[in-house]
Amino acid sequence: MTDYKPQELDKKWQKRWTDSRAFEVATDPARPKFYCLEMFAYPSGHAHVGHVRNYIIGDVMARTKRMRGFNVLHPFGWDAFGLPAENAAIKTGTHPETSTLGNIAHMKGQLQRLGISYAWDREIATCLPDYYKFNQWIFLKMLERGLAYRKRSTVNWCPVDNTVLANEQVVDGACWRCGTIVERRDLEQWFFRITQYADELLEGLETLTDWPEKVVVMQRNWIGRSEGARVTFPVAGPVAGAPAGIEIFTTRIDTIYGATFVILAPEHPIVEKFAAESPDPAAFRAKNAKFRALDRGARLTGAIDKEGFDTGRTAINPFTGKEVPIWIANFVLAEYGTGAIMAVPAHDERDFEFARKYSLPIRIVVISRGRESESPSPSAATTNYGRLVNSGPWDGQEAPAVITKMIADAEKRNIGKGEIQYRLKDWGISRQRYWGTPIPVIHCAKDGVVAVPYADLPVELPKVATFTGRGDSPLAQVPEWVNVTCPKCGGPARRETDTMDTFVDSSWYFLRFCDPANNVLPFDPEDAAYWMAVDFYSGGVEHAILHLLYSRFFTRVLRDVGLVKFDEPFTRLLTQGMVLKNGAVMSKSKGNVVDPDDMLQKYGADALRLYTMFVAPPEKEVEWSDAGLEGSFRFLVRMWRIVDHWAASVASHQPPATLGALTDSERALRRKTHDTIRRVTADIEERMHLNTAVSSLMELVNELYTFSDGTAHGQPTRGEGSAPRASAETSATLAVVREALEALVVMVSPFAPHTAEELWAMLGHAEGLAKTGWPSFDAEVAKADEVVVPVQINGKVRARVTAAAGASEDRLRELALADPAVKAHTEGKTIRKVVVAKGPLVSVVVS
RNA sequence: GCGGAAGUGGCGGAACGGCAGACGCGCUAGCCUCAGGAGCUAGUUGGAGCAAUCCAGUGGGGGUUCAAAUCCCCCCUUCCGCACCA
Repeated sequence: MTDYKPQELDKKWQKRWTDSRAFEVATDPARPKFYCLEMFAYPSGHAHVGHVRNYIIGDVMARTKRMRGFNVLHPFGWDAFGLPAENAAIKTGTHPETSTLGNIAHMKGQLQRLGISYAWDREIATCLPDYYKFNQWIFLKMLERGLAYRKRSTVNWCPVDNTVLANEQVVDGACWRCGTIVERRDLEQWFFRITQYADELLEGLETLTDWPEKVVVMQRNWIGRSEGARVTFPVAGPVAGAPAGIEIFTTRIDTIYGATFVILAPEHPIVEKFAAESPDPAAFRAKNAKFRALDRGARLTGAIDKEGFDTGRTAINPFTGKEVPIWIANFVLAEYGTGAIMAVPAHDERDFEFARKYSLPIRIVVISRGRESESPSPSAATTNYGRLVNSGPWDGQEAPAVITKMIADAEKRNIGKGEIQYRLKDWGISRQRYWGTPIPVIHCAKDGVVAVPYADLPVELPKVATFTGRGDSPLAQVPEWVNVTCPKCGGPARRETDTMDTFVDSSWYFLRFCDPANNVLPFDPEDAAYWMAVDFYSGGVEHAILHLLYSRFFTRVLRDVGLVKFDEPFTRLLTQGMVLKNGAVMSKSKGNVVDPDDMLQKYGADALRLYTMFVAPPEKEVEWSDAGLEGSFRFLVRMWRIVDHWAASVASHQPPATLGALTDSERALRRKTHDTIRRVTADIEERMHLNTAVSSLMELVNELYTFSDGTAHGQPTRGEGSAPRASAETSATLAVVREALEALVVMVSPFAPHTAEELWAMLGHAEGLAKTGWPSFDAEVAKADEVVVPVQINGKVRARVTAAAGASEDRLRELALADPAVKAHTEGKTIRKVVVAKGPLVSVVVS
């Protein structure tokens, strides 16, 4: 027998693939395309098996689709800007570019050693000027369209990373990257107006039928659209000498007759005016300051007690005309709605709790269906819609219908209007760091903010030699870079020293892959029209909101710019599960990282690939197991042996044109072969159940062993090698075996490409698998001659009868009732019903 | 609190109203071996039985159905996401 030496096969076939440019592709409108993409990688240094699992999932898809006749784009690249490299530079002095490019080289080697079939010609790295030039290009387009703008605002500041974070990047009040509790700072920042696309991004979610429901829900919640009304409560008496009003936002205008007080966020602008006019301004401010601090600090870490105080002022409820007190409370958010609410304690749990605590009036205005008895002091808020009471002219009407009418009434009386609020905020993209894309604008004393002309792109990062880690922008410390002349007036000016959030880089990289060398445009619209959208996209669920929402936003912006014609970039999304070791996510700090290279040395790339696909469905989390890996290795050896065992005989044998008289076992093997083709194809392409695809292939191998046992060839270990022995077998046998082996080798090749290529050659094929088609399923062959039909009696299987494959229902019923075991169970009882179900299966009801 | 997903042998997991536990790991026995941490064969949900076979069984409780791991209702547990969003 030929020895199975996977490490040698890995090298041999990887070299052939590279030399023959097997996975490079070109735009070809004559052929159907398939764009298969895995989320590109941050070049942290080493990929562990958790990362690698995702690349293998994509590779199985890409390799399968190639053999299924598609022109497959399967590229890879590097999300190469980012803080870790810069932080490392501060510590070690190594320039981020040096460490990043080094890491890329290492990780690329790792992926190549795994035999992932990437079109490496299209490799991109976002830290290279030829890529980030187009971050700047897109930024300028957005600036022109008013989608990029600058404003002073309170932002999330991470004191460890020394930079601003977008709302999406703050998790539980802490930095998503380093876990530090974020601070608030007022800074002049660049924003992308993603809120302009809020409704579109929300509606687009409906079309994402091949995305995990979970991700769609997360995005929907994040966008957080709520329909309601903005209503003005006039303040009783003048404020700072003039009449004033407090605007509140509510989704429940139907409860407005129950609004017995108004609450302001501590940050609300009118608060300071109230303070100034209060009897003791200093005490007022001190109280409020306490809430501001408490609000910020405590809200981040968890539940806080609702606290507040009376401003001493009152407002007029514009519907009841009554005066209501104005309070300030820590649970009202300045950044949502108008920063002020009408409090309806009877019908809002938070307001109820607050009213109870401070003995504020509670007024019931909604009666839920079926609860006609209204108690004067309710024990809890009732938040359901219902029939209005104590609501003047609106009494007896029901929400939600009455809400529309009340909004219309408010509009007519000019005291309010219908409004839609979003939780989604504009995306702050300024970062006070070095290792990112320079924002391509120039600040001129005369002309203000001036865009860098397109012709001057890219604005390259200056070579900074030392990294201090001080909190100001590192770029500001390079005067020869900062000081420029204004493109408009030629006078002295300064460059913008902030860089872009790295999520900008990843928001359009999938488009760049369509045309990665273009130096005029981010990509050619025709190439994008051919390749996009991404047909299959896989990556971690941690990007469910950030990257995936930003990419959907960018795609729409580029659509409006005229570069693409579609809305959604990713047709089908798979969120792959993480690989755990000892119950924990792999990480360097925990010391539980499994390096793929160690596994390759021991078992070769294919065993690792096969194992990670077999262990569980792709979207499930899995626990790493060395034993499991070994099991997959054993399967490869077992497959190797059975192919090797028959190869010489089968390869020299031309299959007859027709497969005439076959023995029962030969027919059974063909059936198994075709049934396996059907199952594996559906498992990979439709269901993405890669684990069961592998199981089916294992079953086919088991079947081949059993079949061999009944032939002159015998089983591999009992036979003595792979010398041709065609004389001992009928040509029908060889043809059937050949069909099975070839189907097996082709279908296993997405999982174990190196082994498969070698076996394919062993079977006598000069052309590699890249040029091979997927086996086709023959329903005729897969059809069984005979079927075993289970017979249920009162729901329990009591017998099995054998029937011809196409037997009629009547025949099946007859056979079932004639069976001795069935008779024994029905004896002395009355047969009430006999059901013949597809399957087939016979179900008998007796009593 | 709200939303989502899930709960099946010793373990990873199969089974998208029709034979529960495919496939693999582990374990047991046999064969083959100088040897076996290799390979091959057989067995492996629990209980009863020499056996054929029978009983129970998919987190718990109800329901729909000839038939439920699967569909519906209630409850429990776990994981994930959001979390005072007015």
